[in-house]
Amino acid sequence: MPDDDLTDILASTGLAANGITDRIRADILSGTFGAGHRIKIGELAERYAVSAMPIREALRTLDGEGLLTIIPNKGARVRTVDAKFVRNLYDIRGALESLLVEHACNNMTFRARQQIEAAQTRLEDAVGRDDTTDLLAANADFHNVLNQLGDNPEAVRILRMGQNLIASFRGQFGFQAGRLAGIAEEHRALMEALWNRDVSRAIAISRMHSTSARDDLIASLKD
Amino acid sequence: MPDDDLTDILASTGLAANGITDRIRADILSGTFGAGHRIKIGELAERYAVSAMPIREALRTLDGEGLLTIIPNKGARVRTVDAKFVRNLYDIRGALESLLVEHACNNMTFRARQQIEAAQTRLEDAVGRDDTTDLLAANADFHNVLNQLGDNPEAVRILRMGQNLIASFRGQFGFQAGRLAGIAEEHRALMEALWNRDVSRAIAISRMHSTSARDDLIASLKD
DNA sequence: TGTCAAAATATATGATCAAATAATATCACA
DNA sequence: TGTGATATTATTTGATCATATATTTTGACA
Repeated sequence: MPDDDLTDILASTGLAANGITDRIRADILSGTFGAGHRIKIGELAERYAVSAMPIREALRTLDGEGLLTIIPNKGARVRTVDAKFVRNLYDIRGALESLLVEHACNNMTFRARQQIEAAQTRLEDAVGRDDTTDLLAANADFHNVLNQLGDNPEAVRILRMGQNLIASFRGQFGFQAGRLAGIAEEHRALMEALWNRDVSRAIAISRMHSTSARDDLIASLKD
Repeated sequence: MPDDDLTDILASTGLAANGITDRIRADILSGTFGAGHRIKIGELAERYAVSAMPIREALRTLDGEGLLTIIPNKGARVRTVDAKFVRNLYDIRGALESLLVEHACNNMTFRARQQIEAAQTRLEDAVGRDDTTDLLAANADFHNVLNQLGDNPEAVRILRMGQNLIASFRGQFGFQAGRLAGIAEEHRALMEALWNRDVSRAIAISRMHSTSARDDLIASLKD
């Protein structure tokens, strides 16, 4: 059953999620452990009422995501999570997504077009109802189709790592007023470029889309 | 002592190396464990004569590098390592490096320029002597200066992960005839664009540089 | 003989303990 | 009182065992 495979893969990247990893990530992002804070396995084990082993694994995952730095024989320290950090993540995301969009534009299929249009319909519906949850789901679908079409699973994997962080941020800070409609609009423009196979325009819009998202989150961050 | 910090950080990213991680990576890349091969912790523990614990950690690191996929409660499988995989890695690298070059071009300093020129001198000297080892070192210095100037440590971290793999490949396959001189030439062109603060040209050359490296390695791979 | 269920086996994951390493405190000596 | 060496403590890392989960095998029944 392909759905199970997908679930497995998501789990392995930490997207579907190991409970402990998510809780530590949330605690870091909420500021419970401030910047540079020394993380002790023992402490966390007690805090979350599990043994040291799952904590170790979780720390390694978060090290992979860049949220903390593990120094051998010394332990882990929380990385500074600020506007600069968010900006960096989004710049990476923009670079990789535009790479994928380039390939997607050249390899567009009828089926993919249908899926993208369906996702966009649901997205615009969610905008109308101001339903953030549905919007995020539809938005994820929209981009997932493009990412798959980008034909670079390694890039998708990296994107997903960053997505964990960004999603966590969004959960805390939400969107600026009017941003939801902006997302829908930018998607429309991107779709038009894709259907016309206008690669350079698609890339440009993709970058712009990413930049807008970045600036919106940074603005929310500062409130 | 800042040097120690650097060593620590490299170690944490797996660059300086946990011995076991490197050995498993090398064994995967050399084809000892073929594509899709099911990796069993017990087997590896016996093979490398260590307990299961270091193996677990190593597998998680390699999962982060994308060399294998850990599926919860099921184990790890080796990812298919072929020309397509290499191409994907280089495309990611190209996208991220051009991002960094863009910032580097705008934030170029006198000191950085000196360092880049020094690295290039050593690189060209190595080309003259056909000394691959020295060339790789000088090349690393050249790009490291640019990457640092790119002002996006998260992107640099991702680049380094991919670099582990690519370096391992290079160790096995080396370069095509004439490639060394090509590297020097491309660096020269990139430097010129940087000194002129010609951002779009610097980006274009950076991409081209990455593409050349990619095609060279893929060509070597097929021999 | 084929298919399903259940037992047996293999494997990964979690818990606990031991060893190695780093951080800290204590004490001797100038 | 300050400084350096030594001892003590804290913490990570590695090893071993227990448990949970997945895979395979076996056997019963159609």
